Amino acid sequence: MSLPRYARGVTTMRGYHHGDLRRALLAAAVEAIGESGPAALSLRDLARRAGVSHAAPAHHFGDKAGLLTALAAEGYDLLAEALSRPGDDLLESGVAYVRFAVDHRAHFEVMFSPGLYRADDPEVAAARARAGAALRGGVAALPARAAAEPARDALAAWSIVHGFATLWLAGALPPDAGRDPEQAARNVIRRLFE
Amino acid sequence: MSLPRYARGVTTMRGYHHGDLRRALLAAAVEAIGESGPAALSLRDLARRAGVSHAAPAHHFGDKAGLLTALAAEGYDLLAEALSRPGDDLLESGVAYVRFAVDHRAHFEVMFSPGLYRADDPEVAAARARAGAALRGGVAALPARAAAEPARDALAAWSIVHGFATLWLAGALPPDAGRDPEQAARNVIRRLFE
DNA sequence: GAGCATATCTTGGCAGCGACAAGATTGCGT
DNA sequence: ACGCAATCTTGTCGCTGCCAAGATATGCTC
Repeated sequence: MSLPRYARGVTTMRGYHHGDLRRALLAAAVEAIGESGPAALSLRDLARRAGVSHAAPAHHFGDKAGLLTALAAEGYDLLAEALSRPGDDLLESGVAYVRFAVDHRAHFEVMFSPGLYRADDPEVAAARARAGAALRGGVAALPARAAAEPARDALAAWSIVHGFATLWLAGALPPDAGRDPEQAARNVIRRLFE
Repeated sequence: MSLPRYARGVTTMRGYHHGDLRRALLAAAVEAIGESGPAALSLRDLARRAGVSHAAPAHHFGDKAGLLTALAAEGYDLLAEALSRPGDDLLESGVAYVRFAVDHRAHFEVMFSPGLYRADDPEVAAARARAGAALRGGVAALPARAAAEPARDALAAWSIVHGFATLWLAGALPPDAGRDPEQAARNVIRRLFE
């Protein structure tokens, strides 16, 4: 009796009798969104990718919005981790934000499309709060001259990195923005310190 | 014989025998996206709203992506108009950008979701170029001290207003950002000039 | 270690959707 | 007045999300 297809190399968070279908479906969703965007996502396609029947996903996530809710929560946790790593340097925190958006495009697109999932879900709210704390942690170490209005400065910093990331992902930037998003982002963010 | 429902008060661009279904469908799309977001858009629902059969939209737009392509082109034209009005004041151009996003949420969401439509469509490209020119026109009038690197400054300005607008529309901003997007945006954009 | 409750997954079905094909209707130009 | 082309309708197919009901495996209890 061979292992089911979706159990290959999966680290089971909670060991279920067939592996961890929940995790396999989330991974398949990231893959599918990376190929065709969140709008084209299909639960039946995810089931096929995971090698299970078309109704299996419903048991883990309820419905499509439930799956995307779990993906958004996972995304906010990944973002919190990515933002807490560079520490107190606001420039590097901003670059980390853009890098997160590029490296985890699927998560990022879902996270900021609240019409696709249940943004008021408790797990999402908790993970979002963690990411928000990490974001504010980076902004807290602003140069003194800009500390006059910290809430305003935090919003400006968030806006500029979020806007750059969004425009980059949308392919809206002109070619002269370059090919390396990190370099271009660093260049843009520096504008806040001059 | 009464006029068909969708012909009420429609200024016909090209007078077809039943009014201007094309325009009626685009208006219905704006309405539907405003209610449920672009992902939930359904051509059959638009047809019902316009009072025509389910296959009528296909003749004007080919497919769903065709309709959203037309909507994106219309959006870029509206944006170009909105950006050319405030003239040379970069602050007011930025506020106009945010106001456009809030007032034309449906257009804005589609425009920057290139997976939903054909971003390389000639009409879209032309309208996008017009909007880009209007955007650069606003940035050209930057205060002298910031004119060292105009391409970088333009990208920074675009990023900050686009990011603020996106975060506002996503409902991602904390409550202390206030209720009036224009006022909050003005406050944030001013950060670029200090 | 046998039975049972439960979580997990499958099968089957329904309504709505996008897209296509083919036919009906209307308006316009000549 | 006639014919043509643009416009719209009807019908159909495969796909999707969701629901209901049944099958299967797991782990717990004794």
